[in-house]
Amino acid sequence: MLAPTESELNILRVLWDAGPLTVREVNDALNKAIESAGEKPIGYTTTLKIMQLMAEKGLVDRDVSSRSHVYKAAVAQERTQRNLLSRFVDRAFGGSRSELILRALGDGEATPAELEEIKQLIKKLEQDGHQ
Amino acid sequence: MLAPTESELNILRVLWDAGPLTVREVNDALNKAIESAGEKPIGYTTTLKIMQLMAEKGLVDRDVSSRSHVYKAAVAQERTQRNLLSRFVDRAFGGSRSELILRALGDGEATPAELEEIKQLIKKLEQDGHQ
DNA sequence: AAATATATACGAAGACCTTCGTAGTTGCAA
DNA sequence: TTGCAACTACGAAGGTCTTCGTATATATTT
Repeated sequence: MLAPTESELNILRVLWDAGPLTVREVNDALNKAIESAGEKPIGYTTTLKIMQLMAEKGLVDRDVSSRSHVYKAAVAQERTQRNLLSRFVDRAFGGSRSELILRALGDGEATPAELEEIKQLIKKLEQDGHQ
Repeated sequence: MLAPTESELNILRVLWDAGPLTVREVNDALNKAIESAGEKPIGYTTTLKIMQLMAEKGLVDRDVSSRSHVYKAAVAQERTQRNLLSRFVDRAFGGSRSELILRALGDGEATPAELEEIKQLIKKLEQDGHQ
């Protein structure tokens, strides 16, 4: 499976959140986030080009029946995140998942609720493992 | 702080593991891992070039007193991993650390010992937070 | 119908990264 | 001291990614 690039991922996030959209809508969504941060907006044809490439790569599906083509994500968010995570763990943590988790937790930015959530998940994993 | 690229990270890992080394030693270390996987080894001048660029960027320090320059990591492993992690969470998980952790745990690849380690860390974090 | 707005398609420039050839230098051995 | 081996320095090629200008086609408005 082909890993989405940075810009592709930004577009996928929009499509995952907001369902099938035209290029115009995606571009507006991207720029809404960007302009509120005071940065330079992305040109329309830039977004168009990237989405065309994404269609070629199979990252999005394209409905061409109306003049404004409608795109939707062709890869699942969870599967994509798994893939990216796996690559990243190899890249930055020598393949050690638990090192990454420890580092992520150790940053001290997790809220009590998040910690609780993680504890529950661990409990569940342990129960499954003991069967 | 400048984020190391893929190759730079590979070199940093060697330097973090094995302390100050010459280009030759780093290149050998990289190729030992690579060749056992049956892939094409990295040319010596490739490694040299990248390490020279890393010196310019401040990612490594260079001791030029002997003919074979000796390089050592100028950035700490933990700090670098924190940085990379932070970028990655933004990139792939929209900034949500706990989502990343849940996804990493949910893969079912964590061993019981790792789960235990994480539980201990959470306990410690909760105690610190309650003070 | 003519002018204007909005689409898509495409090519190419510019940035960054990796890779390697080659030139020039220094140490060592025959 | 002459030649070989190993090192640094440097330039440039090739790849990928992002960005945008421009050409062209299709609606929409006046």
